[in-house]
Amino acid sequence: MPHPSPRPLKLDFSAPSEVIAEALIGVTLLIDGVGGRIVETEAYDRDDPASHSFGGPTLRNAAMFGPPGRAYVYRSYGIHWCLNFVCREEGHGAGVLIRAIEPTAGLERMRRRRGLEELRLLCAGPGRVAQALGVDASFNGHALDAPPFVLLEAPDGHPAVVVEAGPRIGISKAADVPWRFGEKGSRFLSKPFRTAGVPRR
DNA sequence: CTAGTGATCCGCT
DNA sequence: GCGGATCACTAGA
Repeated sequence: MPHPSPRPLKLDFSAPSEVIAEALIGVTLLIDGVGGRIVETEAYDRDDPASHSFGGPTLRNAAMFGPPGRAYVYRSYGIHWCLNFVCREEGHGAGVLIRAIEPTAGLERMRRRRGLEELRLLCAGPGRVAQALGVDASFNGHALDAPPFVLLEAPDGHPAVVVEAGPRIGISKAADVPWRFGEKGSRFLSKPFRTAGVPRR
């Protein structure tokens, strides 16, 4: 076998969002064949003042309270789309924000969508990820184990991913909770982990 | 590299 | 009205 075949991701999305957020680092996310390795995530939970689900279900956050393993897509600052994976059991209101991806597949489509050549900045930030992968409101509530979504484990023999954790970015409440996770040393992060991040694996 | 700022829309006070 | 789970751009260290 000249080529290791892709391994579908086995991940129980009913786990706590901070567990899922950490486990997703190194996982490949493709939408219609476009995407790459997830290198940065953030966890949000129901009893978390920084979470959209904090105040209970509304029209906007309804997908967060839906079944786990689906997408929650929201509009940020009136301009960008952001992609989350819903966690915990239905009705709980937890999710993981996909903050950055190392581009590996469909580079030209991503460059066209972003109007940008530079690889490092194609998917370095939640708004950039959504734009590069073509995510918009029509993906809200979509199952992650069905087309056009594909989630893949790191291939066999791939070097173990070293994950670090730190405070989440761009929030004012619960800013000290270290629920931002990233691949140590990746140049595709939205921001470096400055306060010596805690090594995870 | 960091810090500051405008853009632009929707949900909530 | 106000303020965001942001980004692109500018200026300065």
